[in-house]
Amino acid sequence: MIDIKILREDLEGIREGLAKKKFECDLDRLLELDKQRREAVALAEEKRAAQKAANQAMAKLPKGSDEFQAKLKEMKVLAGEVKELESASKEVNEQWKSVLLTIPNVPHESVPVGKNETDNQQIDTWGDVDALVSEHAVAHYDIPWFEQKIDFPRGVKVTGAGFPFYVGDMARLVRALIQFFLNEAAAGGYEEVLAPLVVNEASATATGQLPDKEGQMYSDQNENLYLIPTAEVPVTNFFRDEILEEKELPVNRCAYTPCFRREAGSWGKEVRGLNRLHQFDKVELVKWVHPEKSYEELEGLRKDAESLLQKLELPYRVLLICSGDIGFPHAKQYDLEVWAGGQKRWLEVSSCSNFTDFQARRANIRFRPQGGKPEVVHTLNGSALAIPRVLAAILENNLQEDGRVRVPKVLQPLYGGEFIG
RNA sequence: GGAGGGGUGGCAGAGUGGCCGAAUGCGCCGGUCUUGAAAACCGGAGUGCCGCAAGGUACCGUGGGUUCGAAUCCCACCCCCUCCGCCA
Repeated sequence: MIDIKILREDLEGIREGLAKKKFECDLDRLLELDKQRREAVALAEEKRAAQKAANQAMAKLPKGSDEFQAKLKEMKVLAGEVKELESASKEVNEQWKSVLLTIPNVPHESVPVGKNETDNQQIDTWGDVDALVSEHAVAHYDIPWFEQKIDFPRGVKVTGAGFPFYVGDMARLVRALIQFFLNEAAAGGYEEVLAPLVVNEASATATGQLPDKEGQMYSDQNENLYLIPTAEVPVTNFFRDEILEEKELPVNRCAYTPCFRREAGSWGKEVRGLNRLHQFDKVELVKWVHPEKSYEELEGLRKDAESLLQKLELPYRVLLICSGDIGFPHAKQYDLEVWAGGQKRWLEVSSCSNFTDFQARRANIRFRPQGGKPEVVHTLNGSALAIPRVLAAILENNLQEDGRVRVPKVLQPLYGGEFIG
């Protein structure tokens, strides 16, 4: 959530920043509630202080004395007033908090203003797309043996659409990708964690999935738990309600997890094959950093993700996401899109973002500056990488005339072979 | 799942209705002493909210309730431990 103190001081600045995003939010109502809240708190605390003082005087009177009895009558009235003022203060505080949770993060000044994804800026490319043009290139889902190795019909039978089985050497290739990504992350200084795949409401609220995006997550209504849409949720929440030492920062971690997304209402032709699934595997990088370093760290994070595509020899482009396409909790976001030569499309395989203090404030993750008061940290995360679309690109870009697919060199030792198909 | 026990400050651990934001010990920070260190002694130290400040207020697992007054009594929930059952 945003810093209410900054909002009080610079309403128009925040309003301007948020206007660039596509989310609806009512700053005037928030500010009005903030004012009401402060008044209500002051009133309740004043009355409460009077009650406490009177109570202390009363404790010294002999119980059952006339004086005590008279005082008691007075105190009952005061107690009623305190109760009333406190419940009023509590109520307005809850309203204030719930509105505050609907205010998105303010985009960084370097984020281009735009309406939607067509306004995203391509800031870099790597690799030669034209070199991959060949007549026999096909979409991965049109490779003749595709369904033998990535079995969608069986997935439909067992679960539903978007939950394929990976079979045989394809399962092994997926495992090789996971292993490769984790090895690279570890070499880059990210400590590996194996995280819960199910989280509670507080965790989902802290990272910004709730209260607004229930449609994205599978949930267990009985237990009030959610299947994670990304490792970002459990991993970021690792330090929820904790205070880190300044010298510990930055903390860098990586996690492999399956990810579960309902993708309600977004099923269509663009999403055949591996392009969009309800369950997919991903390695995620997460950083907790000093506020002054977060934009610098974002560049490093992006480079770490990019290096994976380079090592896999997959051409990609880097997009700086515009204000209209950027997510609710994000201050700045880069997407990496890999070239899929069969579909002749760019596929998003990574999103690297700086959330500044937005998630950390919701999650109450702080650090203690040298001898000072705790301050909110900044959090970042980036996919490194989402596996099905990387796999799609490998299948399409590396398809040979003989119908087999060449496995990228760096994966061969982990995969245990040179070809698949 | 059944039966019992328990959740108090960084940790350990007192506290069963007002004198408790909370004893004591350990650990931590600063100082005295010392050539230096240890020991000893002295002092300090939680987090949030309201307030320009002085200060006020909240927080003893969480949320309700009883009471003039709750860490302390009542209810619900969460979590941990022990035993039994079941299971990888």
